[in-house]
Amino acid sequence: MRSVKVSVAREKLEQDILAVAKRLFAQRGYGGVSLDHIAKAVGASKQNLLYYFPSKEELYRRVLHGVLDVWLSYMDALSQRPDDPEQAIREYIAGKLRFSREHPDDSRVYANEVISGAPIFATEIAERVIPALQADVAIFNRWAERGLCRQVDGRHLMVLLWASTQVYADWSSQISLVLGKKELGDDDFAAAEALIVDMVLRTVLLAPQRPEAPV
Amino acid sequence: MRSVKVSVAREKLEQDILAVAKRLFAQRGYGGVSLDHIAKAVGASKQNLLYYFPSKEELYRRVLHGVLDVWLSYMDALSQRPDDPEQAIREYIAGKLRFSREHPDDSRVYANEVISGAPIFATEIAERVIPALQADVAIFNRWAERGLCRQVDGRHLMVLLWASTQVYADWSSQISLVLGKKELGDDDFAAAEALIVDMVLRTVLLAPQRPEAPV
DNA sequence: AATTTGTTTTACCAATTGGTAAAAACCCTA
DNA sequence: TAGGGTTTTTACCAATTGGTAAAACAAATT
Repeated sequence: MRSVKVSVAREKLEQDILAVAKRLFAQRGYGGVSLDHIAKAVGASKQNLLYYFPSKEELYRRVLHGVLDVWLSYMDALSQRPDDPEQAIREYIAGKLRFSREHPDDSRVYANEVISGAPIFATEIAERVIPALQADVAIFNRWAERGLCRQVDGRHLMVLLWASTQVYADWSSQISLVLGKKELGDDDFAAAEALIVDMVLRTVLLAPQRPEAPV
Repeated sequence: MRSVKVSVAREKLEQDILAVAKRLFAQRGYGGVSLDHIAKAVGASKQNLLYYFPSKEELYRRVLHGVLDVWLSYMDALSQRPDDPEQAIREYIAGKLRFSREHPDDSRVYANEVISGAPIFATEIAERVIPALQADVAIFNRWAERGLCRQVDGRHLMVLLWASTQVYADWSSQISLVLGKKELGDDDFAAAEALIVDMVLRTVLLAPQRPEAPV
């Protein structure tokens, strides 16, 4: 009872800090945010913040860690349908686009880190992302072996899948401009999903496909 | 003669500063770089730097401006071949990948700015990028009207083309990890190009295409 | 009520930030 | 070689940076 109640309050503030820090890091990058910014946005003092997190870098690391958890949780669609490439791909793309829609800041924090050459998170990426990804590539290869899909370079295909789905989070400001809207809506994500799914299935599935489905 | 020689020296240092600043902004974002960093990297004093550029933001703006020039210069491939969608698309993708290969820092600076919501460059993007892009979309529409290609959502297709080509600059650190290499080589860019071209042509061109070309 | 534990605040700190003002050095032409 | 413009250096500045130490406060246990 004791430690529970205390840690609930502590947990609350800790989570608040992490959430606010994530938002700010997403917007302005690691170097563009000061502890004071975060503290003020969260309604606490900088020193209080340093009570919960020993340093700025450690706070950033914690944010990144959470981001990676979310990111990976949207990446397991392929393995869920080991016998149905088409459905697996559909769900994978839908899931990744949902990630962009529901967690744009997570996507941006991750993108910022990667663009910077992953100075802080290279190890964790190598240990957690790369294996997950290689598992996905292996699934493609198995499908190809079993004659369920065409032989494709799974690695570059995965890169394309990331790129074309996460762009709807990371580049949303510019895509909005292109589409002439204030911000992206359900219809835009639906249109993106339709196009990406169509393209990938055309490329990956064996020949005789719905011959002239509208894009 | 007089003012020429002077301005040559001036031009030289000015260009050096811009080049170094671009590299650093690409790596660590606007907020992650100080004037002192840039000055030291360029071998001058901060005050000297401020003699050439009145403020940090102005320097950044100049860097961005140059980046946008380069970016746009790789974007006109579609209009060069108004009657041949296939060739136009091939050249567009090849050009954008060449941009990623030859100007990764430009790509990263641009990506950083867009991810941040383009706080400084929104106007310039709206005035220069969006029109260029809409011109490309219009080209797709015209092709479709003339029966030269299928009806596609040109806007989302362009987004996909940016995303899948620029990712090879912005995300090169992670893609290298995926491919198990120190850095990306010609073969990787060739493989990427083959996949993207194949996917897009399958989607965009009218039905009877090389039925089972290897990816 | 006293004490222990956990949390927040106050008071600092040295280093770095973007930027200014003016002096000094440099370079070309008269 | 003197003078005038251009470039660089020196000397500052107030504000902000990430971080420490300790005091004050609050909460729970004894």
